[in-house]
Amino acid sequence: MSNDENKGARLSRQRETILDELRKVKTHPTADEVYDMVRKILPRISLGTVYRNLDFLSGRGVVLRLGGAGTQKRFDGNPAAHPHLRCSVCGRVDDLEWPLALPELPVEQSMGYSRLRCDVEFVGVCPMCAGRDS
Amino acid sequence: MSNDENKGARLSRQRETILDELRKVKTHPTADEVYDMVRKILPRISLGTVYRNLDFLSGRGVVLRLGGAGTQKRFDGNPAAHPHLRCSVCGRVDDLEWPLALPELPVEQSMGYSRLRCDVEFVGVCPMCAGRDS
DNA sequence: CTGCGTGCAAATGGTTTGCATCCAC
DNA sequence: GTGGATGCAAACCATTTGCACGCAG
Repeated sequence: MSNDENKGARLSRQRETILDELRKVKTHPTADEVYDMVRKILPRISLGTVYRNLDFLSGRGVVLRLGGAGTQKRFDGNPAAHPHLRCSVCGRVDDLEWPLALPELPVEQSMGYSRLRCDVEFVGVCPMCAGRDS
Repeated sequence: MSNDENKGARLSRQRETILDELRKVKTHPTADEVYDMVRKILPRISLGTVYRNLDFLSGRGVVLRLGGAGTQKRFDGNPAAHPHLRCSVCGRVDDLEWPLALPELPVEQSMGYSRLRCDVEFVGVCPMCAGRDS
């Protein structure tokens, strides 16, 4: 949070709190879940600010923005690429607690794409949701 | 398109055309791109119908709905799980033309999740976009 | 005939943005 | 003091949905 890339960037209380709270949890909250978490500390923060900061932070690689199958994006305080487990019923996302090596792509097979990173997501039904039906 | 799961499902001209067109292209169009493609054949089709049918088809596993990093979902006429390449600049999605084996997850490591499938997406900058800047 | 599918348009829901004010530096 | 950051609310855009009619089986 304090290298060359950050010229002109200020550390507001909002930005700091958002990052703190995001790093504190092991879940992968959506923007409005982050909003709820942070609002307990800064009640006057706005949802727009949360979005702006999550955008700022993920843009700098400080946090991870998870695309994936769901409708809302989710955020991860751990910026290192790692595989996730997503529940297709309730939408929750867990970290995979198993050191699965991310697939490596030889340059010759990258079809001209550059600066590649790899997203791996396992989609299924979480234990809680499996208990309720099927 | 004609097994037990399809009880009560009708094959309207719209549904048939959407599936045909989607299978015809190697791109991975968004819903409104599909709409444009199909509209050339059925000018009176509505965007809502396109969404409803893409939903129907992906729900039955006939086509693939790609979540991933972008804001819009994309659709793939090939329903088999396979890795994709996504351009983070223009959003296009290509098939990886290289037989990369999808990561296998031992049941003991699935953290209680069931019916798992694996999505792999490489995100980077496509040749066209790389030519324009950076 | 029956009821699934469609066209149309309005509604929804997540995310972004314009603007005046605020505050970190 | 100055420009980046915020709060608020309106705007945006992808997607979904209610309803009356149409057509596949």
